[in-house]
Amino acid sequence: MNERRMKILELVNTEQRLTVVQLAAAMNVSQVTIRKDLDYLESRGLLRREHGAAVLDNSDDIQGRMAINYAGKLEIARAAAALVTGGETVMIESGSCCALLAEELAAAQRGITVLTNSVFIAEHLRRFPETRVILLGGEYQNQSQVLVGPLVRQNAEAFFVDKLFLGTDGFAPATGFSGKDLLRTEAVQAMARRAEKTIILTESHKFKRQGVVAQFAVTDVHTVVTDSGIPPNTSAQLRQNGVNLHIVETAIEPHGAARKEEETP
Amino acid sequence: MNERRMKILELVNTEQRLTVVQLAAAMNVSQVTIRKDLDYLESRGLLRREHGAAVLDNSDDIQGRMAINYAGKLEIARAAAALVTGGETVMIESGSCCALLAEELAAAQRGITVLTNSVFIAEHLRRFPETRVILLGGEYQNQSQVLVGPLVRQNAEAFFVDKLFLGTDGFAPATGFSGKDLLRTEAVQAMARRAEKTIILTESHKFKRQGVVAQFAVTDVHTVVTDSGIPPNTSAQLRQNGVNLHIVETAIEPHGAARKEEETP
DNA sequence: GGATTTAAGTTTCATTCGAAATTCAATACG
DNA sequence: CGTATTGAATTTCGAATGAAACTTAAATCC
Repeated sequence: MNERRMKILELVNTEQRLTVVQLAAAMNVSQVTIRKDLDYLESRGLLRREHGAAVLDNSDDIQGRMAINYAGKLEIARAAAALVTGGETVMIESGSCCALLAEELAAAQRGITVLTNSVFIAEHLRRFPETRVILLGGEYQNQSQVLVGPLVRQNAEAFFVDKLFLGTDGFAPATGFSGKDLLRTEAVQAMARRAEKTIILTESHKFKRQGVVAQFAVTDVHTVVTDSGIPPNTSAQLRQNGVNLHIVETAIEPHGAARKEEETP
Repeated sequence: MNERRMKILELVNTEQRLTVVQLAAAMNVSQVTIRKDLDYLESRGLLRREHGAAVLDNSDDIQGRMAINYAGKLEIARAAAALVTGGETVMIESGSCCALLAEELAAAQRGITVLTNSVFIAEHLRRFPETRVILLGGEYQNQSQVLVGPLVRQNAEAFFVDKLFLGTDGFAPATGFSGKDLLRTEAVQAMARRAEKTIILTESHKFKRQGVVAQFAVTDVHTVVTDSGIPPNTSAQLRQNGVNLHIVETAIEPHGAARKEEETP
């Protein structure tokens, strides 16, 4: 994934739809080159193609979310991947940053085993046969492609790992991290009980949101990986509570105004 | 899915690759019509498109297998679907007939709940939000998209249902039904212990094969749904052992000679 | 230092493509 | 009974496409 392709992705995400001619002009390359870029991006599920144009994959699931601020998410995922040693077994919950983390780990071929309740991640890692995946069973949540319910907890109890990676939907100084969906939140809490360290991967704008379900108190979290948009008082609070904070510098910080609201599915 | 589309599918499966021009000539319709048919079939994952042509999806997974003798499999799946009552909870294991059965049940919107260890089926049913899916967790088998191992057994024990639907890889009069893969076979046996009736869906040519793992004795099987190609002595044997035999008449029986070997993934 | 390979991008062209307007037949409606 | 209405298929046409041959630049090798 090169520079230009990232830029195309960002452009398509702001404009919803761009023709091959428009993109070729904007990037100063031939239409053939743009077409090849679009073919690649489509094969990765990051956008859809129409005859003569690229269209934002506007679906409400992880696949669609992954395309939004892809570059930023990738930075976060890479920073998190550096925390994992070869041969390790990790738990990963759903969320677009987490999906990219899983992909990074699998692509690096370091003999990782992934425990997850995300069907999306399991399918996403299918093209990396070297990486073992164990799916924690449960009731299938159609839209988020995540498994929830008592089975997840029961399955998680068969394991104990060092690290759980997860996303979040919001944060408030008083209450800590929060989620949007009760069942998903319960599932990830059950997973956290079977992991030594709870590691949150999230874009910084989530620190300005709040979900409706209490997820984790600050003191329950071992590490947070986010981008430089995190409010200074929040980062101070996290550090004071002993949270390891990894802040990645994102090249282009997305300017949330005109863009579609983004939330972890 | 109309007549012509079925026929196109069969043709592409025997020829590997056919151009839009060839298909239009063969079907006596315009190229535009063929293109629309191909768009539809591609959207269902039953073939791939190239510029100006349709190509057999030659992958070794369920998606690829489903295209082979689609019409025959659909007949079997529909006959099996008739055995299920509204609101029922059923177990379904993997296999291409079973995937079609799951789809039939979900499309009929009868408030079915599906328990399965097949990630493919779970994803396949995603577009039917009305159908509940519970995935039995376990280790993810990359190619077959099935979950196996001790977790599957443990998860299955949380349930008890009336019917388990599954495929098979072979049959021999002396030993009964057989599978190709030990782990998958163990998983389906564990599921069978939690179901009142074991129902096998299989194309008849499997009765002329044999797998390497003992799967089920004839007396363990409650019902078999297959097509009219089943050898007469086999059907007699099954009936003598109290197996309910449903035989569907397939319009065109595939002539296995020049075709790619087909096996349940 | 020069030759060779590799990768990324471009130009060109015959072919295929999607969109829209049109035909035709079956079904529904008042 | 006549008239909408719908759905499937067709015709037409300018635009988009993939394939192949070509250019350029960087990396590799002897």
